[in-house]
Parts: sequence; C-alpha cells; structure tokens
Amino acid sequence: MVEGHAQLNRVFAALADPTRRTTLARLSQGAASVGELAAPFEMSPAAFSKHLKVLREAGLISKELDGRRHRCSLRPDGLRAACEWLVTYERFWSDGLDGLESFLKSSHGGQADA
Amino acid sequence: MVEGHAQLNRVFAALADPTRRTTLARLSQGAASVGELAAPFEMSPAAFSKHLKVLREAGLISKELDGRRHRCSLRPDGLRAACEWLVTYERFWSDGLDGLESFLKSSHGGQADA
DNA sequence: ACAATATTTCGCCATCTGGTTTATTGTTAG
DNA sequence: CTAACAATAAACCAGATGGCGAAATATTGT
Repeated sequence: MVEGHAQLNRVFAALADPTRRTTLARLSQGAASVGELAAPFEMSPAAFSKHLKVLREAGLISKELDGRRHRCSLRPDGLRAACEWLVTYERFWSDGLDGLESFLKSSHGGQADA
Repeated sequence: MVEGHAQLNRVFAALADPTRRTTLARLSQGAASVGELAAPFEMSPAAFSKHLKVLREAGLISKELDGRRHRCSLRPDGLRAACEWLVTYERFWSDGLDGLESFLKSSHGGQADA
C-alpha cells in the first residue's frame, strides 16, 4: 500500500481502454507474442505497440525477448494496488462488499466479459 | 455484469485522476457540498466542477439540489462493475486473489491512502 | 429590489491520447 | 549476404482533457 498516486493513475488509465482490457483478458489465459495479441484488432501494429507500452509502464505486463518475438505475460502484482483501492472504498459506502465477497466465493472458475 | 465497454471505460477513466479519487475517498465518509469537496484543491471552482461531471457521468456520484447547495453523495453501485472486472482477472493470473481475500477479511475497518 | 453565495457553462489554450504512415532495429531464413 | 519478418520509434494529426477567467443561473439574506 506504499503506491503513490502516479502509479495508481497509470494503472487506472491503462484499464480505461477496451483494447487494453481485452489484451489483459487474453493474457490471463497465458503468455503470447505481440502479433498474437494484436490479431483481434484492426489497428496498425504500431498503434497496438503503443497500447502495450501503456500496459508495460503501468506495470501490468512484462516482455521477454525470445528471438524475434517478444513474449508478453502478465505481471502478477500489477492489479493489486488498484484492487485494494477499489475494494477499500467500496467497503465504505455500500453493502457492495458483501456482494463482492459472495461474488468471489460463488464464481470461482467462471469467465467474464472483457 | 451486463455493463458494456463504454461504462467500464468511463469508470476507470474517472478513477485515473487523483483529484477524483481523493474526492471519492472524501465522499466515502459522508455526503458533502461541492464547495466542501473542492476545498482541499487549489484549482478554480470551474475546473473542479468538471471533475464532478466526470464522476457523475461515470455513475460514481449523484447530486441532489438542496437550496443553493448541491449535495453530492456516492452511488453505491458505481464501482461494482470495475471491482468485478478487476477481481475476475486478478484471479486468473496470480495467487493474488488469495491475498485479496485475506486483505478483505483482515482489514475490515481500516483506512487507506487516497 | 439588491447584493452576496454556490455552482455551472462558455470560450480559450496547452497538453495528452489514439490513430496514421514511414523509418529503424534486430532476427531468422534462404 | 540479403530479403523478409517482428516489433518499436519518430513525426504527424484530429479529437479529448484539464486548466483558466469571465459570464450565466439559481438561491438566499437584507
């Protein structure tokens, strides 16, 4: 919980885009190359590369060079700060936390919309 | 979980700014007028009003006219979609969920950084 | 009615964002 | 060695964002 504002800014900003959320969702099923990740989208490779840069600078993914491919994978701790911020404040203003807790319990193993 | 991308975009974008996060944190302790919310910040009233508009359009707060004051309060369901998205995907790539669950249990009643 | 208060709206400007195309870097294949 | 491939960087553009000051819209107190 030592995270400064800047890091939280970057994480939430990174999540505020469907291309990036979809990419994270895809990565949650396993590592992939940039090309594989970019395939579902119609934008240019350069444009997609910028999205990856945003995710990387937010600490949400990492890249490992593997020949001429760049293998991307999720960074486990990336979402922690954001999760904790959200959950902490949701607790303060709603019965929502109870709902979230039961959501956590009930849907272990389910897949969600990106 | 019927939320479309657009709504999630707005919520995360709204959270990607310290002024707005701090304002939400303040509101989590109870309703307040616009002036009270704006006090901690050095920006103009006009600028702050825009921040409130972003929060309102993201569904995170509501305003009720009370004389010449506008009483702002949190909208309980505002963060639900974002929370669920985060928690769902965190589950997929980390042992982080276990950590989050214990965080939920252990810190009931604690205050966090804004 | 009038002046002060609370808040938003309206132009305006600087900066950020997300996309484009083109150029560049590194790597593998022929 | 050279050509093709994978990915990024650079330069550029349109549109959104975040700030300002000034004006507009209530509402209250005198």
